[in-house]
Amino acid sequence: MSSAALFAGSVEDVAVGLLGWTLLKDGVGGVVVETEAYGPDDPASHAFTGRTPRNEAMFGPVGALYVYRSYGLHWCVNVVAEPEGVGAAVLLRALEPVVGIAEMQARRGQNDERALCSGPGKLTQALAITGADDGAAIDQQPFSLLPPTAPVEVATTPRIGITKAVEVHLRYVIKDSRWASRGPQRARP
DNA sequence: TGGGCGATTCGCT
DNA sequence: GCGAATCGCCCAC
Repeated sequence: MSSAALFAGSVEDVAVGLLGWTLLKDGVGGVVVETEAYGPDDPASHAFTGRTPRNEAMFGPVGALYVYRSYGLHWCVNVVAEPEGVGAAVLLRALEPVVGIAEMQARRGQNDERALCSGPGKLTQALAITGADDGAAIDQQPFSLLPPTAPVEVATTPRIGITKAVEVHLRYVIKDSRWASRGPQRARP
C-alpha cells in the first residue's frame, strides 16, 4: 500500500491502515501499533468546537501532523486524515521501538524497551516530537513513513482517557501486540 | 479577564 | 491504586 492509498479513506480507515507502518523522525522510531480515530462530528475531538489557533493544524492537508500539549507537560501527535478543512485526525498512541533504540532510551531516561513508546506522551518524547513539529508533513524530512512488511491483525476497543463518546470503539491496536499502551481488550468502567 | 480542565505519566503507598 | 505536576486554551463571568 502506498501512503497516498493509506490516506484516501475515512479517518477510521486511516487509523486502521496506519497500523504496521513505520514512523521515523531523523531516522529514529518504530512500527505503529496503536491508534485512535477522531472524526469531524466527534464530541471527543479537539476540532469539534471549531477551528482555533491550537487545533489549526487539524484542518490542514492530509498527512500533516497535529501536535498539542497534554496536561501541560506531554506532547501528543496526530496525523490529519480527512481533506483540508474537515478537521479529523488519528492519534498515535504507541509504537514498537525498532530504529535508534539507544537514542530513544537516552531521551526517555529509561532502558526498558516496553516503556519507550507505549503511550502518546512517551512516543513523542522518544522521537523528540514537539510543538515545533505542528503542521509538518509525516512523509517529508525529518519524518518518514514506511509501509508494513507483513499484514497485521487489528483489534478495536473504546478510546482511552476521554470523557465524551467513550462508548464507541475507535481505538485500534495490532492484535496481541506487546507494545501497546494497555491490554488490547481493556474497557473503561 | 480569570478559573477550570484535559486524547498523560510517574512515583510513592 | 492514587494523586501531583504543569500550562495553554476556552468559556463563563
